[in-house]
Amino acid sequence: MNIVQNNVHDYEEKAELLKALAHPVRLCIVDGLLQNECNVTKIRECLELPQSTVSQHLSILKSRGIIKGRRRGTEICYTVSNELVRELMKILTGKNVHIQGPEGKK
Amino acid sequence: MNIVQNNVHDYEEKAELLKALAHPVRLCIVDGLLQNECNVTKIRECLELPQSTVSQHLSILKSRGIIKGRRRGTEICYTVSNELVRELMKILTGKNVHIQGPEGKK
DNA sequence: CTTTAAAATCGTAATATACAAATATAAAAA
DNA sequence: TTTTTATATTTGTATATTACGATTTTAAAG
Repeated sequence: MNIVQNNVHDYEEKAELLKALAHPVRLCIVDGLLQNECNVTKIRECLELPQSTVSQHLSILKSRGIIKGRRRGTEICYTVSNELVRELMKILTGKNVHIQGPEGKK
Repeated sequence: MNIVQNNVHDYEEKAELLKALAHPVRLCIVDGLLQNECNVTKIRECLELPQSTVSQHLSILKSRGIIKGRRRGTEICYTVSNELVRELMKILTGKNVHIQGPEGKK
């Protein structure tokens, strides 16, 4: 009876969130921002990518509500603003985790 | 303090995993399979998509090690085979993972 | 006002992805 | 064997994503 009866439509929003995270540069940025908020120039220097490329990745993350930036003079300082993403990253990167259900599968 | 000093390369594998999940149909399939293993025909009927389309999505999930199928006669029965993905889905869907859950969520 | 620094946006070529029809394969049934 | 059922793979094509230089915007400083 209850198979994959879920409505595909219900997953569109979540798929959008994952899609925004599903790029090595963006994952790296998010993981970095989880440890320290940071402006674009620093990110650019660390990743050794053109400014416009970094800015576009930030724009994608921002448009999905994953990060937000606040202006500080001429810089813009980014931080992770999404609690769900924080949790996902914890699981994904294995940092700070407590996984492993009661019945170990090993 | 330390910035985004992480190596982008380290995130490629994880990005691949997320990319495989980052599609509404595939999310729906994975979430469905977390509750019940299922063959392709059932999935196809539930999603009302052409067989080839479903098969291609399954193929992507399989190639990333997210699901695995075992043959049962002429059918192939799929299940979620990746513990990390189970954890991610728990966070993402807000469900506390339970086998069963009778037609509750209408 | 003009200049400078930081960041965003635009234009576009290269690449990747999604989809469905057609075709292929594998196992069971006849 | 031949046929049938279930699933996989191939193929063509439309659409989306990505990367990056060039340009533009924004805000502070002179």
